[in-house]
Amino acid sequence: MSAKLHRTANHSLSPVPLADFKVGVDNVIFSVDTQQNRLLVLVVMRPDPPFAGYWSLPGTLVRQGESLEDAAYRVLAEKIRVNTLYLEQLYTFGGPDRDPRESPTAFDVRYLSVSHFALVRFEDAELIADGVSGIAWYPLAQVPQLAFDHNEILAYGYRRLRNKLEYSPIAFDVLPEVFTLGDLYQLYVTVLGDGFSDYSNFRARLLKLGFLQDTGRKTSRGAGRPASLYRFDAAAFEPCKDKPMVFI
Amino acid sequence: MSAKLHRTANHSLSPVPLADFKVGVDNVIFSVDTQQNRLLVLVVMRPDPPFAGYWSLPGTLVRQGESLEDAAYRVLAEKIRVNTLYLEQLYTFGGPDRDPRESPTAFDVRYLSVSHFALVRFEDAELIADGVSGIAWYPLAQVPQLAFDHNEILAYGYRRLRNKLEYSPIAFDVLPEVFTLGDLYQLYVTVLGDGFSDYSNFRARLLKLGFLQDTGRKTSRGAGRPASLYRFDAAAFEPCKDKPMVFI
DNA sequence: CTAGTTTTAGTTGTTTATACCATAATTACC
DNA sequence: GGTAATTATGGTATAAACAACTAAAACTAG
Repeated sequence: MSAKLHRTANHSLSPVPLADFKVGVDNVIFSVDTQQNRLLVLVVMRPDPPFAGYWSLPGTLVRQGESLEDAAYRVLAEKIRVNTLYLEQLYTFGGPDRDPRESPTAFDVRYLSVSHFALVRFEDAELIADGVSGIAWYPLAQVPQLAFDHNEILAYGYRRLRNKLEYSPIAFDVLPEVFTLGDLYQLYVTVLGDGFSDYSNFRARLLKLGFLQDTGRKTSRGAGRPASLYRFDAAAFEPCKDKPMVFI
Repeated sequence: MSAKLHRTANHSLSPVPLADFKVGVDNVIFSVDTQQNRLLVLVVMRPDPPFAGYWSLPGTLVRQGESLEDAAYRVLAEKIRVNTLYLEQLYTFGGPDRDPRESPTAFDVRYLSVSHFALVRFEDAELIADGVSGIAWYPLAQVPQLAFDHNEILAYGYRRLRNKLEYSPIAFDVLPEVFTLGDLYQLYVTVLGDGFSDYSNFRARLLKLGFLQDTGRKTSRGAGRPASLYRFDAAAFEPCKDKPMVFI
C-alpha cells in the first residue's frame, strides 16, 4: 500500500476500512488475606449476554472525558469500598475476535480491553453488593473459567503482581501504616509461595536495605515475643528502587 | 451511579455518554549502530495537521480485522525493510486530551495510542523514503520535540529497552546469526552506557550462563587476536530466563 | 514454674560480583 | 623481519552477598 493512501486513512473518504472501537477497562484486582493465607481475585457475575452467567473481571466502558485510569478507578470504586490500594495499567487486549459481539463478516465494532492491575488491602475492602449481579473474592487457584479472554488477562496480572512484589514497594500500599516484619513476610509468602528466603534471611535483607524505620513500639498479640513495629520510609527507599526485595 | 444504569451503558439508549474511539498504534523503533556507538530512534515527519512539520513516532490507525500487533508490524513494514527484529506492546496512552483533534467541549472523538516497542538490526534496516514525508534515524539524545505525547512514549520505550536488555535475550534478535562476544558487549555498551561490568567480567558471566555455544570458527577483521564466533542457544537459555544478563 | 511460641540475632560455608592483571594471537608499521 | 599496537582470552584476589542453620530473648498458656 502506498504512503499516500495511508496518510488519507484518517479522513472520512478513506479507501482503507478502519475499525471502530469500543474501549473498556478490565481490572485484575488482587487482595491478600493473610489470616487464611490466601491470594484472592475479585470477580463479578455477568447478568447479560454475552457470557451471561459467567464470572468475569470487573470492567466498564470508557466514558466521554474520562481517562483510562479514571475508568479503572471508577469500576473499582463501584465494586468495593477501599481507600488503600495500588493500581497500574497492565496490557491492552484488542484482537479482532476476542468478543463474540464482533461478527467476523461485518466488521462493525471492535472491543478493546485496556486491562489494569490493582492490589487492595483486604481488611479494608468492603464488597458492594448491588443485588443484581454477584460479586466475590476467589482464591487464585480456584478461579473458574471466566468470560471473554479474562483468564488470560488474569494470568498476565498474576505475573505482574509477582514481579512488582519482587522489585517494588507495593506491599506497603496495602499494609497498615505500621506493621511487623512478620506481617510483611506473611504477605510475601501468601503471594509468592515459599520458594524464597526463609524468615530469618528475609528479615536480614529488608533491614539492611534500610527503608524500614523502627517506630520503637511493639505489638503484643497472641503468644510469642512482641514484635517491633516498622514504618515504610519512601524517601529512604529511593536508592533501593532497582534492587530486588526478595529473591524468588 | 446505580449498577442498573451501568449495565445499560453499552446499549444505544444509554444515559451515560460513552467515548467513541479511534485506535492507533505508535511504534518506538530502536536500532543500534555499533559502528558509531549510537542508539537510534526512528522518526517520521508529519506532513498534515495536527502537528504538521513535526517529527513523530511512526504510527497508523488500526484497520478492520487487524490485530493491534498486526497494525504495529504493518506500520513498521511501511517505513523500513527489515527482517530481523523484536517487537512487543508497550503501553496504552489514552487520556481525553492527548490529541488536539479532540475538542474539549464536543466529545465526538477520542484518540487512543497503543504504543509498541521494537528493536531492529541496523545493518539490515533500509528506510523507505516515500517522497512525501521525511523519515530519519535520530540519536536518542538528539531527538527533538515530537508531535502529541510522543516524547513521553519514547521515554517509556527507552526504559523498556534497558530493562529488556538486562533480562531478556533480545540482543540476539538483532545480532547476526553468529557473533563475537565483542559484538555483544558493544551493543550493550551503546544502549546502557558503561555503567556496568567491564568486558572481561561481561565475558565471564555470559559464558558461565551457558547459552552461548562456541561455533569453533574465528573472525579476523581488523587488528587484534581473532575472536571466537558464538551462536545463541534458545533452549539453553530457558533456565536463565529470570537471571539478569548484566548488572546495571 | 515449665512448655510452647514467636521474634531477634547471630554464625558459617559457599557462591558471586568486581577490580585488576598476564598472556595469546593477530595486524600495522618501520 | 622485528617491534609496537591491538584485541581476545583466561585467569587471580578481595569483598560482598546468599543460604542454611543455630541459639538466645521475650513473651503467653496452663
